[in-house]
Amino acid sequence: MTKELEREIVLDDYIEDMASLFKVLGDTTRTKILAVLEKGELNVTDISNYVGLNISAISHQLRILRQAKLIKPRKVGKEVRYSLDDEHISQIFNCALEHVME
Amino acid sequence: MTKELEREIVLDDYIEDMASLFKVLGDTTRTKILAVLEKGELNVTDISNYVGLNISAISHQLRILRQAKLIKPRKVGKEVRYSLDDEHISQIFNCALEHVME
DNA sequence: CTAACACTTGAATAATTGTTCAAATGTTCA
DNA sequence: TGAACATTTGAACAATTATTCAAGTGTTAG
Repeated sequence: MTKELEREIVLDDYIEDMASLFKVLGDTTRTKILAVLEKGELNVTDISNYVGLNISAISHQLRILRQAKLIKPRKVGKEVRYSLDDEHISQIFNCALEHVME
Repeated sequence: MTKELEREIVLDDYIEDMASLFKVLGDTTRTKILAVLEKGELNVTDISNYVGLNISAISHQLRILRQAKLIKPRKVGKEVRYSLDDEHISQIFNCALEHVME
């Protein structure tokens, strides 16, 4: 079986999952969160300040990113610190950057 | 200026555009269209048959993909044939595949 | 214990979005 | 010219979604 045909079949099987992933990435608040977490681990209040949106809104979006396994939480005292949970995110961002920068 | 800092600044400037791109990719119908166009140029009726959605719905989605400069049309008689307009799409799909396949 | 802090949750609202249907445009060919 | 085909367009509808607000949980320190 050729590599192209193999990928084609795989692609068909995972199209729904891929669309779900892109859907999660397709929101300004969530991409901002991911971009700021690329620099390192941060707690919810700091993320809120960086992104410029109230803590509740951020927390809602963090849940979506958690469910998509794009970030992971770590409890430290009364804080919850988040960090990226996937090494592919930076890679996907790079591909997307190349497209939008033309 | 370090390469990391440079990318960081660029990333900040293009976050909204990146989110827009991901938003376009974040729909099953549109990812299916792109996946089938990866195999080669197709007219609207054929795309409609592959994706399994009526021609009107497909045409609406093709407009969105056109506006995002992800596909390009070519008139041939009374048909309009579409093909991918961006070499990065396959690359982005590969990154996303790696993530969803775990 | 209780006050203060950090975060999460649920309901409510407004806005956006994908699909369908019907009608319109444009092209070919008899 | 007119019928047949290919595609686009606009309005309408239901469904999804991001944000806000208010109330809740849990943890720390006085």
